[in-house]
Amino acid sequence: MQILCIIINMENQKKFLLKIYEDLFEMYGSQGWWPVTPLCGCSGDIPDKPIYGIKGLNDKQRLEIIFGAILTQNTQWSPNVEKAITELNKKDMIGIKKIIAVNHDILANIIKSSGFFNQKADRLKDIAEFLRNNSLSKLKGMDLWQARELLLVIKGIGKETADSILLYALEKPIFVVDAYTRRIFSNLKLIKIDDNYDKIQKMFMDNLDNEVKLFGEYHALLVKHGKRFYQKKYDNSKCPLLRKYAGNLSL
DNA sequence: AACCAGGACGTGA
DNA sequence: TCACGTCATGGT
Repeated sequence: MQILCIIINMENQKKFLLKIYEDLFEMYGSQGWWPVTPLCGCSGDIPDKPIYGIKGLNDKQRLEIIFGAILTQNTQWSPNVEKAITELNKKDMIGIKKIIAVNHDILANIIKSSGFFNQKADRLKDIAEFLRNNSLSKLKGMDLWQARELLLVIKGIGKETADSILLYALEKPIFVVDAYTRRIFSNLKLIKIDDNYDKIQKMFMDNLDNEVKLFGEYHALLVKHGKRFYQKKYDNSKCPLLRKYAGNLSL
C-alpha cells in the first residue's frame, strides 16, 4: 500500500512538473533564451543590446553566453549585464585571446555596470585561460557530466553558472536551478527552500524528458515568473500557480 | 534611502 | 557542515 502510494506520487509529480511548464508557457510564451548579440558581419554595426531567439549559435556567440553567465551572477541582466555585454562587443572583446591579453583594470572598467567588476574581470580571465586549453568544440564533444566537472574546477564557476553554460552555450540537456526555482517550487511544496542543489536538479531531470529545448525554456520561464511573483519583497501567496494547485500537490 | 538582483568563495566556528 | 561576510552597480 505504501509502495503504491509512492508510485502514484511519482506519477503525479511527473505530470505536475510538465503541467507547470505548460502553464508558464501559456502565460508568457517562448522566452528564446539565452539572449545573444547577433553577429552582423559588418563591423561597427553592433546592436545596442543582446536579443532573444537566436538560433544556430557560432563559437563567438557561445563565448558571449559564457561571459554573460559569469557577469549575471547575483546581478540583474537588464540593464547591468546587458550594458556590460554591449560594451564588450563594442571593444571587440568577445574573444579568448583578447580577454587574456587585456589589462585587468581596463577589462574591469568595460564590465563595470555588471557590478563586482574586479572579481568578474578575474573570472573572465580565468575562464578564457581555461578555454585556451579546452576548446569549445572539445567541451561540446564531451560527456555532459564530465564537462560539468571540468567547469566546476574553475574558480568563479559554481553549479548554476556551470549548468547555464552547459545548457545555453554548449546546448547540453541539463536543468538549471536558481534562486527563483527554489522559491517557486518550495512555495508549491515540492522541495524545501534549502534542499541540496543536485537533489533539486535530479527531481526535474528524473521527471522530464531531458531535452535542451525544454530545459532551456523551462528555466527561462521560471525566471520570468519569478521576477513577477517571487521577488523578496513580494508575497508568495499571490502566485497564480499556488492558487491553481492549492491542495492538489501530493508529496 | 534602503533593499535587491538569473552566485560564488573564503573564513571561522 | 553551516552561517556569515565580501564583492559593487543601477533601478525601485
